[in-house]
Amino acid sequence: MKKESSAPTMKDVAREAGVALGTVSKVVNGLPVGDSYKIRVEDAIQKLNYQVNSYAQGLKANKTYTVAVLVPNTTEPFFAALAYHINIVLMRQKYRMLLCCTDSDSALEQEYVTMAQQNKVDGIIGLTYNPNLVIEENTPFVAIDRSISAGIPCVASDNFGGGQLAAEKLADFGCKNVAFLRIGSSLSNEPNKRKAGFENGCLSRGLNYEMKILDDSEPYEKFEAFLEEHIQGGRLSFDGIFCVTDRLAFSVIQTLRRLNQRVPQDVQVIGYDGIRLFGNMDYVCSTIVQPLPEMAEMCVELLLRENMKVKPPLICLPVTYAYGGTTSESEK
Amino acid sequence: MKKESSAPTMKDVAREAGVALGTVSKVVNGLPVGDSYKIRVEDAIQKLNYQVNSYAQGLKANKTYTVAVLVPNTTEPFFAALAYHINIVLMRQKYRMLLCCTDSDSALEQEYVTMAQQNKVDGIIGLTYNPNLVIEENTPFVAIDRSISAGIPCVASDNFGGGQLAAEKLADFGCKNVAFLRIGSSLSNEPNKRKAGFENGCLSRGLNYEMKILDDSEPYEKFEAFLEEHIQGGRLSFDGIFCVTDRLAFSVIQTLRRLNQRVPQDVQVIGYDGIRLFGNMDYVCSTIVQPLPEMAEMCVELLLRENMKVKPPLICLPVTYAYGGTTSESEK
DNA sequence: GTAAAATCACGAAACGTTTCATGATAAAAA
DNA sequence: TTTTTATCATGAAACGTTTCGTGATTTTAC
Repeated sequence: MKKESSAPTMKDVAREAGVALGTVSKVVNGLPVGDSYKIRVEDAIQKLNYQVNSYAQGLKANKTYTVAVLVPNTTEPFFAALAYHINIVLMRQKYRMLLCCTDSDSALEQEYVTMAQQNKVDGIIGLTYNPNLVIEENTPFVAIDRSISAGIPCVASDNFGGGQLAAEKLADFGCKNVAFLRIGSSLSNEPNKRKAGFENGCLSRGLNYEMKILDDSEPYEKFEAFLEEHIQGGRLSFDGIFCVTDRLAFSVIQTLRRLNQRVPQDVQVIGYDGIRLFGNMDYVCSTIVQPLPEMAEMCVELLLRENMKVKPPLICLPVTYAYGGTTSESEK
Repeated sequence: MKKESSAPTMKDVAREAGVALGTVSKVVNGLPVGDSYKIRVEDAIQKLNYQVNSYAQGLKANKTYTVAVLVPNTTEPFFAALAYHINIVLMRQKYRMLLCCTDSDSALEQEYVTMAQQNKVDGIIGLTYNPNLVIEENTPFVAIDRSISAGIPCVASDNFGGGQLAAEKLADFGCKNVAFLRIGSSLSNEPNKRKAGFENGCLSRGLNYEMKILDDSEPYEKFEAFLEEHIQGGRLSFDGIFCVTDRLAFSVIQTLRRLNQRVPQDVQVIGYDGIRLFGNMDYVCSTIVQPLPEMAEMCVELLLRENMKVKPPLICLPVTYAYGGTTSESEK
């Protein structure tokens, strides 16, 4: 009895073409094979509509053709967009993405890393929060926005340059007194450099600036108080604010409007990330745009190219500024 | 020489425990095994930190433990949220999600379906647009929001009920003259029922209503003209608008404000989907919320439970109304 | 025309599981 | 105690690939 409805295998192709199993394998993998054989095999593949079983391949090669992507969640647009672009790059290379939403849970993050060490995935691309994540020497891991440890390459946008660019843009648009706003724990994350870059930009452009960094144990209330403190006679003492993310910028803009400050007439706001409404409409706010497609490409490249002699510890990719309605574009 | 750094296999466990291969397999799969054996095997598994290789399992069982999820993209928040919830349910059941972004491309959609038939995945959950998608009889497929063909179950929110609820809410909030707005091709999609439900609700509540359905060949411009046409002496002739999606509602609200109509004072707007800003902040607009966690659960259940005697052709899950700032909540 | 060298298809073995026929051991029956 | 039956661990075979030693065939050299 012939096989029922299950997919054709190499053996079926070999029988159909009248060649040996190994010959089919070579044709499938593009290894040199005599022309007459090659044609017969290709015809048989066409006829049977054969596709290789990558799980069997993986079993043999001790590979899974799967890469785990660790993000806190995929409901926040930035993480969703990141995962989206990584998925595209991986699929183009015949890899699968195992999407792991860690909910910023340190234990879960470690669990997924352990899983990778069990060879259930070929590598990990991770945007993680666990400060003591243990990653064994031989585990292929590429970090996003985090310097985890020596030997683990990190891909990030040019956070310092982005901060600087924000300051320059605010200066270009006529601001004199600006503020930097951030909420979040003070890990040694790459995005922290946005602050240093902004500071640098302010100094070189002669802007008065103030830095406000709030602990994330008491989020999204304190910054309102901070803004209120700086209102004298109905006027905010800042005419420009740089927020560490678009998400924060969005909240800040809402708060400013509640405090009767007009954006961008009274105060201009720049965020960071490049989030668009509904994924493809306008930018949520004027923003420093992260080059997500390029970052995704770079992560996968670093992870899968083993012939890379030495993995650079940090790769910064260039950012751009985009108008999103919360700045006055009259460059002087 | 012992094996180097590769993961321990069942054979290693068997050797460590001093039992046969098949015994380990039984323990791993929870089949009956003598107590003394069971303990020894479990200890060995602990000691070696063994995890089964599901790719080898899959090869043997001709299963992949992978489900393909077909969505147009994951940058739009609704699709992102859908994929997020499906991923969670699948991972809980030890399945992997293969995320396929079809870009609404009919050919790509068909390609992924073919792939599933090649046994590269165990089933498909698809939100597809190809009207003549060919799905073979024995391919496990669950559609979302689309009735594809007999034998293919469809999971959807209660679109009719949701439309009705929108009309009732607008009536509750004091509207008299309302409109339904939709842009999109007129496939026999489930979401089309939102219109019928809305109409039904309007009739039962005695609302004057108008339906406007625009072709998506000329999107997002015509509806502006439609709104302008209905402004006489600076006042819009509608005091309530139901939009088929939050995305459209958002555009409509922007346009209304541009036309100097105050939302919700002059005109109230209700959308559909339940999109939140940045995934977890406020709702984008007052909206009919789709029960995504329940829908995801139901999709996976329908797809993977083979002992289900007869698959229901359509499963509607209940929706709820949520306030999002674009309605006047003064229920009379 | 013969011998040596080069070419390349062949097919068995192995990857880590599951399954099942086999046979050893223990329990029940006589 | 001996025979029959029931129990259950054992380990070989198979899943669909890749790899590599073998040997048949062709090419080159003499």
